Amino acid sequence: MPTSAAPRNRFERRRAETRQALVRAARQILAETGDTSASIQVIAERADVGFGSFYNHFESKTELFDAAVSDALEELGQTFDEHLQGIDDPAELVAAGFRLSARLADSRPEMMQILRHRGLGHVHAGSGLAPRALRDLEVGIASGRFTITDPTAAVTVLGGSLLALLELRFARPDLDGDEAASNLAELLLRMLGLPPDDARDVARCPLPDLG
Amino acid sequence: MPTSAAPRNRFERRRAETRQALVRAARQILAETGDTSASIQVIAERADVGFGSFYNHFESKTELFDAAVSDALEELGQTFDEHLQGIDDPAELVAAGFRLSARLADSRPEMMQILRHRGLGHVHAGSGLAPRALRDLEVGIASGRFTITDPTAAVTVLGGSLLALLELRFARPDLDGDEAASNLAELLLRMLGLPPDDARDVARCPLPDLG
DNA sequence: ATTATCTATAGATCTATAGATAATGC
DNA sequence: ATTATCTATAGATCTATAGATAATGC
Repeated sequence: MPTSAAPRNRFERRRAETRQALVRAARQILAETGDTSASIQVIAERADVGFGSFYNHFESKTELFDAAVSDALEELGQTFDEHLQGIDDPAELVAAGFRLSARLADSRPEMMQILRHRGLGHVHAGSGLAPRALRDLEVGIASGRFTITDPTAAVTVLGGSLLALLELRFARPDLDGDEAASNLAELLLRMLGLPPDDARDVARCPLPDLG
Repeated sequence: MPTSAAPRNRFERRRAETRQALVRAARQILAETGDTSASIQVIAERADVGFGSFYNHFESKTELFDAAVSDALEELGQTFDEHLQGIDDPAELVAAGFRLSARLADSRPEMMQILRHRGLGHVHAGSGLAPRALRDLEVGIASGRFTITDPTAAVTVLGGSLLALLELRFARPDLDGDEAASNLAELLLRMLGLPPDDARDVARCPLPDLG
């Protein structure tokens, strides 16, 4: 659903806050355990909300957790937009996206753990990062920067690789995340058709401040 | 755990059968829904086994589902060995692995759905397909067929891409799986350093019979 | 005699709802 | 007056175990 209209009065605001508290609690649980077996009671307690309130907003746990995933992916998309605006070269965009993701795994682990656990089902989705990636790929193909012919296959590789990078980050936090992201980006840029030297440079060029 | 010794007598055989029935039921449930919320009672019924028997073999549902995942991945590894033996060129091995996986998604969906749902956690594991892929990559690097320097990054891309391919297969079964796998393999071989023409050919060469 | 399986069940936990309470709009 | 929140609870479901039954080994 598109961002609903801002709540007009205190009533609607209060209602929205309760809902948001439930979504936030669901996001935390999703990020921590990756599974959705927590009871509604536990979720409501975590949200500091009356147990029965749950049913004022959601019909089932599945509905809540789906909303929580959408919420996190929406936020991720906005974060990408904020940090990558102004980058025109699609090759730089791809590389910066991977490097940014690795850093977000540290700075915003809750958001990225949700992507890790639930992202696979959105690799080919019509919302979130997939359409962005597809657009960037098509721009790169049109300009000749990328020499591939099948953008769907490329989106599959990029999406799957992003998830696997997150898995590596979280499963082995001792490794250098920046370096892993750059190494990965270099490989992917070569795949997209950049000459090896270009791929190496673009994957390691200075990034705009990523907070 | 390594494959335990074959059961000696009827007692042990019977015990192993009960355990296997539970694992089989868990695999089915895992493949169907991807989640592990089914009750022990439902699992036991599905396995056609007395409810209390569960506790003769597993202490918790988690333990059972982990065993089910291991069981499926073990079987997948054996399937790979069977079908890819005799292929020496590491580039061919990579391509054949992806194409085989796409076909297995049709012919053995239960096994592959489990990989889809639970594979991410095994992309960098010390068992299953990851060590195989790493070995093939290192052979290819040593022989000069692959020009990459960081096999870990390559394993990340290959593993993630395989999962994303499965996701595509199961979410959009209308698409041509063989073609998708070949397109993906072609991209990945280019990434690994094969000249574009080679990559195209290797990704589409005849496969040994895949049953 | 030993061991696994099965049935029955106690106790805990969970879901969903009903009814009381509190907050706000008009 | 209206609407969301909260508390309390009925009924369902689930887990874990105890004790009876059945199958096998020696």
